[in-house]
Amino acid sequence: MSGLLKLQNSLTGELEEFQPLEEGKVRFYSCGPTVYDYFHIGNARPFIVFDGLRRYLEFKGFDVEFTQNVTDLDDKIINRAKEEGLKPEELAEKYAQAYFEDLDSLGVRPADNQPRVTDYVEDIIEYVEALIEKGYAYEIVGEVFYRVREFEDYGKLSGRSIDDLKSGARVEVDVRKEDPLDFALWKSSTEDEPGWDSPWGRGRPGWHIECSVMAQKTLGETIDIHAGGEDLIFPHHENEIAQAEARSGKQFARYWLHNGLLKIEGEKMSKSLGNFEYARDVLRRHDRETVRYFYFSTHYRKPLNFSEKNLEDAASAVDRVYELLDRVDKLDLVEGEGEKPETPRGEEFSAKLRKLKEAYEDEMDKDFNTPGGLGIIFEVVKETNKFLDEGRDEDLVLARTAGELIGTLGEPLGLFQEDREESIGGVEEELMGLVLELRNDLREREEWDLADKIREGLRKLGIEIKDTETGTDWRVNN
RNA sequence: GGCGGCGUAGCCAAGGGGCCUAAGGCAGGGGAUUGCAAAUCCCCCAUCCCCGGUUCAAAUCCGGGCGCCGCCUCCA
Repeated sequence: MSGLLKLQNSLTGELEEFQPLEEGKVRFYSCGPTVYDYFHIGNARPFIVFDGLRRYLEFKGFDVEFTQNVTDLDDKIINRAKEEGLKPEELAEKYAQAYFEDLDSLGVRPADNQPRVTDYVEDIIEYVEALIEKGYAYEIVGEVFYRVREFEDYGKLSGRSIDDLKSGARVEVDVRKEDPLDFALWKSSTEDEPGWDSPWGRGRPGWHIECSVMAQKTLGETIDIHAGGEDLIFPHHENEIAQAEARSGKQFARYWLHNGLLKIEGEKMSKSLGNFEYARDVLRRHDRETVRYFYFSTHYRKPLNFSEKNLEDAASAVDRVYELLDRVDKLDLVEGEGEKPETPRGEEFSAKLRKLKEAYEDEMDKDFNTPGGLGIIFEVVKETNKFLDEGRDEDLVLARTAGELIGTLGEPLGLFQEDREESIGGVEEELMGLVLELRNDLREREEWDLADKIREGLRKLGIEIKDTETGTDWRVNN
C-alpha cells in the first residue's frame, strides 16, 4: 500500500492530500502554448514538469486523462503572421507543428486531448451566450465583456480583491467597460482578421475563454488538476475560474498547480524581455535527458536558473547513472534468473533496494519532490556500484534488478530510459573494433607508449575509450 | 504602493521543531584499485543571510532587519 500524494494547492495555499473526484481517475489540464513562435526553454518547464506529474500519477496507479490545449487563435498570432507574411492560420499551423516536434524531442508524451481553439469556436460562442444569460457578461457593440463585479469569488486564486487591483491598475481604461477590470470574452474582428459569425457580429474569442471551454469540454465541469506557469495566476487563471464557475455553478478545478519561472541571469526568461533561448536550440547542444534532469533537479515551484554550467552539471549527473546501467548490461546476465537472494550480502542488498524504492515514493509524494526522488535514485546507483565492486557470486543477478529499478524510478521523470549503446554502425564500427584489437595486442606486449598514443589520438577525435576487466569500451563524445 | 515567494557548502539542491554530528548531484583535495587513464569505492570540504524571541530542543516556529525574485500589463 503506497502512501498518499500531497500537492501544494495554489488555491488554498496549503499542502493537501490528493484525492481525485472520481476514485482512481484523474482529470488533468495543463495550459498549452499559443503557437505564434517556437517555444523557449522557459516555456518548456511546465511542459516537462507536468508531463512528469502525469507520469507519476500513473506510477501511483491512477488512470489519468490529460488535456493540453493549443491556442491557435490569438492577437499575437495575427500580429506575427503579418510580420512573417503568412495567413494567421498558416502561421499557427507552422508553429503548432514545431511545438509537437519540440515536445517529442524533449521526451514529453503527447496529451490525451490536444484541443485547438479554432475547433471550439462554436462552443465558445455558446459558452459566452450562457454567461450573458446569467448576467455575468454584457455586450457592447460587437464585443462581449465579463462582469467581474458579478462574480463573488473574483480574486480567490490570486489572493487579491477587486479594489486592490484597481488601485494598482496599470491597465488602460476602456471607457466602454462597466469596470476597468472587466475582460473581453469576445472581440470583434476587422475584415483582415480571422473571424466567426456570432450573435454579436463577426469576431473571435477573447484571451481567457478558450481554456475554460476546452478544459470543461474535454474533461468535464469540475476537473481535478489545473496547472500552468505561476505568471498565469493572474489574470489568466483567475479569469478562467470566473468564467467556468459562473457558468457551471460548480468548482472548476480542485487543485491548482503552478510552476516557478525559469530565470536567466537572475531575471525571468520571457519573450517580451528578449532574454530567451528556444528549446530546440538548447536541444542541439544537450540531449533530452540532460534537459529533463536539469528541470527535475529543482522543485517545480521554485525559480530555476538557466545556465550552461547547470546543464553541463546535469549531463555529468545523468552520465553517472548510465555508467552504472552500462556496467550492469555488460554483465550479460540471463533473463529471469535469481529473483531470490541466496547469500547474506544478496539479502542485504535486496533489502536496501526495497527500502530505497519506498524512500523514492515518500519523497515524490511530497508535492512531487523530484530533487528528493533523484537523490534516492543516486543512492541506488551507489549501492549497486558497491555491490558490484564486492565481486561476483550467485547473487550477481540482483544487479539487474537494481538496473530495472532505476528504469522504473526514472520513468516518471522520463530519465534513464535510453539504450545508450553506441552503434555508429557499418565500417566505422568494424574499424573501431580493429583499432582496439591492435591496441590490445600492444598492451599485451606492454608497449604502453604506443597503446597510449592510440588512446590519446582517439580522444582527440572525440572517441573515449576505457579498459575494463571485460574488454575495452568506447564511446563517442559530442 | 498591494499580493505572493525565496535566501542551506565553490556551484546546483533536498530537508521545514529532536533520527540534521544537514540527503543527493557537479566541481575540488586525499586514498584504494589500475601498466597508465577512465569508471568505481572510501575519506575530506556548511557555525543553514543577520539580529532578537519562543522552546528542554530551531536551518526548521514567531518578530524585526537586509538582500533577491515573481505577479498586479502580453507572457509558461
